Amino acid sequence: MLFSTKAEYGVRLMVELGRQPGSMPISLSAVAEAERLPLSYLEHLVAKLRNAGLVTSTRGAHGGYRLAKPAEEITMDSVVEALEGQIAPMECFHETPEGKVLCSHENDGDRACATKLLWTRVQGGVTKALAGTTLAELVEFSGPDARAERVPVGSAA
Amino acid sequence: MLFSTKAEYGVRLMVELGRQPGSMPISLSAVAEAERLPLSYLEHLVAKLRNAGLVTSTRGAHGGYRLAKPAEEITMDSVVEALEGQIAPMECFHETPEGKVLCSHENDGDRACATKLLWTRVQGGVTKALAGTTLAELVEFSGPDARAERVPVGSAA
DNA sequence: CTCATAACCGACCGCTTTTGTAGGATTTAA
DNA sequence: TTAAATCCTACAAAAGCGGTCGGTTATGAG
Repeated sequence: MLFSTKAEYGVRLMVELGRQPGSMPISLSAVAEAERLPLSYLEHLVAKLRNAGLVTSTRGAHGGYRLAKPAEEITMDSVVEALEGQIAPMECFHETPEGKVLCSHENDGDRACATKLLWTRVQGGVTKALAGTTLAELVEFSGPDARAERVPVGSAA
Repeated sequence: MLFSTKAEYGVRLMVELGRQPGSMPISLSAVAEAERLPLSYLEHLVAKLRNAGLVTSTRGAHGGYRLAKPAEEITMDSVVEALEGQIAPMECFHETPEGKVLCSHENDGDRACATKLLWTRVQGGVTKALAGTTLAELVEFSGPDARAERVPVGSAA
């Protein structure tokens, strides 16, 4: 398996936040119930998303979480990376801040690193797929019917 | 990390076999020494490759392993799949024999599966990268110099 | 003020996978 | 007969995964 349920649950969480039309936060327990996921586990995941600056939280009663940016501006590579750690096909791969891919045993023997060509291509394929998908797309895909542009009940706006 | 060292070691093993110009088998210990990998672990990996029909073995003294097909006809998706198991981005994904992608909790709630769009794209990216790379490419990439088209020493052919 | 709600935090825990090691059995060329 | 190999199974340390639990802090409502 390429990814664990951390990515699965976390993306679902993000989609659930993206489905919310208003600007009021939703509690984790609401998300947990809607997606039938364990609340305590979601707490760990949402912490990663918050540290990555993808969601904001408000504490106390009627608190909860909101997207930190509009869903159109959130690409899934940042979401998955926040949840799973750096996306690399292999342990020896690390991406520099400038986006260059390095292999730790590059040329450590007498020959070129035999596998670098392959992993570079895989890396490119995954990155392209993730970075080319926005949260807004997933929100739209998840349920184009249930969310007309209506304001939440009792909204003063 | 997308893949474990099983894929890394196994691919290196395949490349090493592909580098061999003649048709005589090479022993695992030779591969282990050349790539500085633990022999006993390679035994497990090569067994998977053999079961998948990617390499053939000859037992006894002067035995060893050979590619079952020419390197040009071996695509890396079959190699990686033999080593790591089915390539799917998520636990809930399984590919049918006809190549169709299924998600096990497709529509189990009232809405469409929110993440299927994303994982399908990732799956496509990885598969394309792996299936679009042949072992021959990696062999060429690994050392275009050290293997001119010369027959092995003492070859009767 | 107090109480319920909800974010926040860290420790723990059983399970599976990973990354090997070890020991032996079998086959085969010399 | 012996040495070189594949082959096979069992074992084991370590890490990651999926999840639980208990407690602390912040905050709006009554």
